[in-house]
Amino acid sequence: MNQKLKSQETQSIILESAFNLFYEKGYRATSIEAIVKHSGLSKGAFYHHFKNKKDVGEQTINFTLRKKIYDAVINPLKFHGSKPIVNLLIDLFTNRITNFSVIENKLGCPLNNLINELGCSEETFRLSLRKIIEEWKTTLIDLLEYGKKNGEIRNDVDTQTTAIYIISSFEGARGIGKLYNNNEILMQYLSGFVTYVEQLK
Amino acid sequence: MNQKLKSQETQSIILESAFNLFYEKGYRATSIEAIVKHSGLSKGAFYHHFKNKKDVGEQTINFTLRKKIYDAVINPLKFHGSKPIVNLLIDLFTNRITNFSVIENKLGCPLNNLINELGCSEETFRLSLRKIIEEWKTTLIDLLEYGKKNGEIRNDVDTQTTAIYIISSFEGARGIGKLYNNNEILMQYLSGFVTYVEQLK
DNA sequence: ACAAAAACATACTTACCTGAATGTTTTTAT
DNA sequence: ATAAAAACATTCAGGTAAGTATGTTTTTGT
Repeated sequence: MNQKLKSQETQSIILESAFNLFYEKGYRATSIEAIVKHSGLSKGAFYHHFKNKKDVGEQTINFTLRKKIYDAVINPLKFHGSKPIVNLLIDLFTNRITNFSVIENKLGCPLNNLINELGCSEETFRLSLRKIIEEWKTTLIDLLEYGKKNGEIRNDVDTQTTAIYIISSFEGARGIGKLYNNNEILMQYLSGFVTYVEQLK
Repeated sequence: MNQKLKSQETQSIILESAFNLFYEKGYRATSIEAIVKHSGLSKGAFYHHFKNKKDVGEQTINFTLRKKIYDAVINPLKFHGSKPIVNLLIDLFTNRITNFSVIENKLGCPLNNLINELGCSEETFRLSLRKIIEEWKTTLIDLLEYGKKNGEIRNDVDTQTTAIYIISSFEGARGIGKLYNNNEILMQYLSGFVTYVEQLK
């Protein structure tokens, strides 16, 4: 097998393992030992491809996590068709909230988890995570501005504060939702969200 | 000095130290060693008053944290005077958001932090934290119901989903706010919050 | 075919943390 | 005053985790 390809493949395996373990247990509670075991590799392999734990943490955020957030809540808002944007928002959020597995309910949002665990300690983590939030925020603002020009959104709506309010409530709900064994909180959040965006029209 | 009083005093010192360290570093990243050093006590003293780390964690949540949340956002909504309740909410949240210190901005909300760190792992922590959220939620619902009866709140407002949406967005914002060195995000959140509760009227 | 380099594996060092064991001081009850 | 109990202190064992050292296997270029 091509060496470069194999190297990239191994790195991907490690990053995916690391992401899953960080998601399940948190960054600090995950040991390198656990990552290499989960990857089916050895410590030597790990330290060949990554400098240290912080390195794998950064790359997990900048690649694995970032891609997942893009796929889930950024790209669907970027390349939107002719659907009215309020409906687009409601459909996207409804789909996400109602399709979370029991485990995803319990574990919350990987982005929010890392923000809360690492947002106030490691500077590099903070900046990487902030970048993802900024990209999400910008996408939402663009969408809302588009809606205003299109006449779908009231003209007095402040797109910046609305974007932040949408993101905050979503991430907050996924945090609170962890405390429950069922999705009742997330459904209540969703209901509140729908009411909120409906009145942007 | 009275023995019982001294015992209680020592426990309070340990709980306060533990709370501050859990708030600054998180539960797992805080060692017993750090707690006893911060308290100016010894390990023996610690293990005389507490069974283990989990024990001090539970008591920190059930007493120290719970009291702080009550003082900050529950009691002010429980014993309200004649002030219109929408104004009461706006004033309370404005006061909290604008009065956070730089450190509080950076560290986020202690309740939200613990929820995100421990909400999906330890069962007893989960239930203790959930209880606080439930108490906050119930207080908000009572207030909103009172407002509906009083004619201050629209009759078609669902108080349950509104309460969850208020709590979620607040906690979410305090999480996202950690990523920034200033309070710009929190101010944007506040602006969004004011718009949101204004339209409950 | 073979030397060099990349990929991977194993064993070890160092550091830290929990919790227990054991010892000392202070308070209380009689 | 004194014995018992509570409060507090010190030390250590057992365990875990990060990162390193050193070795082996696989791939690549010539």
